[in-house]
Amino acid sequence: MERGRPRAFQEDKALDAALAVFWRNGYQAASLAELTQAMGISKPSLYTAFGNKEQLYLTALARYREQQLNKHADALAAEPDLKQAMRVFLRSVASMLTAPELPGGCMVVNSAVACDVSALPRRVVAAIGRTVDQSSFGLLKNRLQEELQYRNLPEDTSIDQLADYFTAMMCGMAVMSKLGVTAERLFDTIEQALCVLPESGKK
Amino acid sequence: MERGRPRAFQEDKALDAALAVFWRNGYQAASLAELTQAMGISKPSLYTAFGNKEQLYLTALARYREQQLNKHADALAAEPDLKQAMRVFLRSVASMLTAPELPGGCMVVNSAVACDVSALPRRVVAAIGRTVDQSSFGLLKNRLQEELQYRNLPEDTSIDQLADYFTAMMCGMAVMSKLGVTAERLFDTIEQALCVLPESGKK
DNA sequence: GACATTATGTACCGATTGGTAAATAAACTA
DNA sequence: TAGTTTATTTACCAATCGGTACATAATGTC
Repeated sequence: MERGRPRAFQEDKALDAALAVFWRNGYQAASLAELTQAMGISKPSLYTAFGNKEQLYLTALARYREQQLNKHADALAAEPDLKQAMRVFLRSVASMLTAPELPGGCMVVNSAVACDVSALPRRVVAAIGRTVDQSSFGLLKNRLQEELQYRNLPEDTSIDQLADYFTAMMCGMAVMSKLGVTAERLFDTIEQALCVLPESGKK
Repeated sequence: MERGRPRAFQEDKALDAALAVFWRNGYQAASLAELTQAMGISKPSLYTAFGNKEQLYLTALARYREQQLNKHADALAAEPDLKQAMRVFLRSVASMLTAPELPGGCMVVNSAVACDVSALPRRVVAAIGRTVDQSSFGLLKNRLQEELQYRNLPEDTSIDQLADYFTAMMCGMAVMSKLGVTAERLFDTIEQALCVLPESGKK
């Protein structure tokens, strides 16, 4: 089947290592030296297997979405009650942000804020925007829209406004976690944030 | 008075230019080449006048605090009603974050999230932490404490929790502004955030 | 065995990083 | 005028940046 000399490393293991570096440092500050060292491969191996730094980042971001962000989306979808769903969702995020075995904060936020957007490759900027919309703003908007239709939210509720609010909350927690705030404090912050939602007992 | 050859540039003008570069790019991504070009001076001039990159950053951060963050603090202090005070404070911040003539976002957030904290000079990390505490968390905590003493907040209100909540809100807006969210949307987000506070009519 | 194909290690590329040595220029004081 | 002090210009430093040329090694096919 496979022609030529086989890979001496496992691609997904190496990708996980690259993901950790990008997650911790963002796009720019992640150097090829740090990447290759973490991945345990040489630069030529990296380029034959993953293209270049930009493509490696995009691949790592996709993996981040699959194995991290989707987890939170699943938690949201699994809970029928809106307020409780938002609670599990935000707690899932907060736990990731502060998990000691993870690089810290949110990979998307870390990358987006790191530097002038004009200093990042166009595709990287586009992928970051798409991820925010897909895994936070758009995701919440869909759920809130459903709840509105089922009359679980006041009629005059602005869905966009509420989705913006919770997206901002998540971004804020991502920054706070980078500043050393603990999971417990983030959990308290979440309870405060949930005050804007009506109580579970309908309407 | 002044001994030796006089400066051929205005220090505060150059510092403002440096501030803009650090504000837009954070600490690491701001290169000496971009800094010197924006400041209109040569590298040796920069070093004789400001020390090195680290000291220049610390000086620029102090200026950022003086001419930007203190403005918001003044707006907060000038308003007697808590909810209205928080409103003008957050709006003042949101306006800065999205002002087209400014570099975009918050200098502190941009720097803090940019990369692994261990990649930044110790003093830079310390100064960032101090600024957050002084211009957001600590500032809000003091005001909220006062309001609690004057019985303008429920007795069982957790001041720390509320200060964390609004600090997270601000950090979140800083990220959102970097993602291209407009001032109007941030203003709507602020109104949502203010829901956690009791109405002006006492207690 | 020879050949085509793919991966790896070594060694390198030009460009950029933060920072500086040395010479010169402009002000003051003596 | 001479000497001191500080600023500027030019040129440079070692280290690192992202990326690659080239030779070699390991596989499958013929």
